[in-house]
Amino acid sequence: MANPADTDRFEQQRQEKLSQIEAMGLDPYGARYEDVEPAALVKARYQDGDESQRARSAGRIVLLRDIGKLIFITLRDRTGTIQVGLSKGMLTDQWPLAKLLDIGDIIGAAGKLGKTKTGEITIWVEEGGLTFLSKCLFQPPEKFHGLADVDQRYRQRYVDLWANPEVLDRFQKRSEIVATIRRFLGSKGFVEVETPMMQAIAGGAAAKPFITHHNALDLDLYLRISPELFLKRLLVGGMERVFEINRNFRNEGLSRHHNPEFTMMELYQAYADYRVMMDITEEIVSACIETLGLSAKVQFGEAEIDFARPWRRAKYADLLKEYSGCNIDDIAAIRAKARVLQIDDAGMDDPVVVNEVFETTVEHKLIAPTFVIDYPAILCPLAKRSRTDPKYAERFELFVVGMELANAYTELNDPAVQYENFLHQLRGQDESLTKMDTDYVTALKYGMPPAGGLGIGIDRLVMVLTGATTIRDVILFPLLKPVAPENK
RNA sequence: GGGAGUGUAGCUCAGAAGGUAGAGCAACGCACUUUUAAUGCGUAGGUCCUGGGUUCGAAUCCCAGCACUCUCACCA
Repeated sequence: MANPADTDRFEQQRQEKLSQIEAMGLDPYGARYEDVEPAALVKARYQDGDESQRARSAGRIVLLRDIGKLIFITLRDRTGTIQVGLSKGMLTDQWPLAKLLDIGDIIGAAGKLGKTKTGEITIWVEEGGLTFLSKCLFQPPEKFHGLADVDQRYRQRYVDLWANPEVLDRFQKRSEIVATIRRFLGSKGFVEVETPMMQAIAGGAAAKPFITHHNALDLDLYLRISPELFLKRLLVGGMERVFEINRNFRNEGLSRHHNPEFTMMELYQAYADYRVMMDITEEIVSACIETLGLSAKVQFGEAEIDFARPWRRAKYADLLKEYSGCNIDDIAAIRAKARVLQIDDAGMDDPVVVNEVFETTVEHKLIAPTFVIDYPAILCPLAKRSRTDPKYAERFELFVVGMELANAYTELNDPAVQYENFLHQLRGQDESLTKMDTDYVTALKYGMPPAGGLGIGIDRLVMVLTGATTIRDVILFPLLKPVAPENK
């Protein structure tokens, strides 16, 4: 927006056309417009040679070719585009209105459906069939290159969506992915629930929360960092299969893989364990791939991801050995490796150093979907320990293109162990966060069925399945710094 | 917070070495009844991010700032 005066120049030209439309006795912002047929359906049902066909569509003018006494318009709606033809010969009273149309305007078009001699299916508007529905007062972005300014694309997503069709397509796919997950879980008997977004204790994960305040109760509350502890209370209550798809909020940095608010699907299934969760994860992702009509091999940037089942299941310790060369029990070697990797391990507990080395040497190497299983138990205060080797917890994280996509446990349901884990977790933490969810321990004391739990990051799943390399491309309105008033 | 890059017309972008700014699209005008990013001719449109500095002269070189992008760090 370099010069406001110039913006005004273009806007005033369009404002003038708006006035002319008003002068014709028309409302430049339209009204209810019914019996609209999506562009894609119109094109699909067209029969060659049938002269009696008619059509009625509405959408935004994205291209306009004025040949004098003939105007061709490319109209875009949510399903695609269709050509609209306006001819002086067919229109009498409405021809002046046709000549006022600008790229960006929203119109309805009704008339004969036919083909031009170049083979384009076209709605030939008849007198009275042109309906002005909304004026666009701004210059649209360049018609061929679209909107490229990254900042403006996110700030003005409403322009991005119609200037760059692949953006709309990606968000439609996101909707289909979420719908597929709901359908899949519904078919398995899972019940969808909603648990608190505002929590007095931000539990279920270890991330910095956002703080808010309830005035009437004079109560500080946290935006949730995880729904986990509430969903597991529902297991206690007898909801044996529950899930929630909703936002989590974490007050941490932004990156191409992180947005402060992100969408998580969490599910809990009584009498299952983390191995069942691995199967469900594969089934959910495979169902989404099928919905989107993808093959098992999905292109992502330079990489190709092979989702053919079964996916690799590898132990944490084995992967650590494979990629860092360190034996997980050889803490001296791991600390030496950490220093080589420029990790400052001073003051870090052994398991934390191990995990640091794991994260820097292993995670980004996991391109094909890989279940990393059996984490050091100390890192997993909400997971049940392995019966065969209690140093490890029955937990997996799923990695794809180096990105954590899912996290699952065999859920810890022993209240005494849970209490101990909470105590240990709180040690040395920030004063403001040192609150234990004792009610959760109480819930466990009533008896929680053994269960498996799974969380899938929806944004990242959409990234992987739509080839988006930054999370901002799968969130309609990602967090941005507000524009300073003087830069507006 | 560190590093790198970008910032030029409404949009997409050119502007080697310092000489006062260009194209395509969009807009406006004219022509055109079968176009497909329509075409042809013409017109108009700029605080070259901001502020300093060097210079006879800065979009260009230097310094500082701002915004954005990428990247590293932080991040159970």
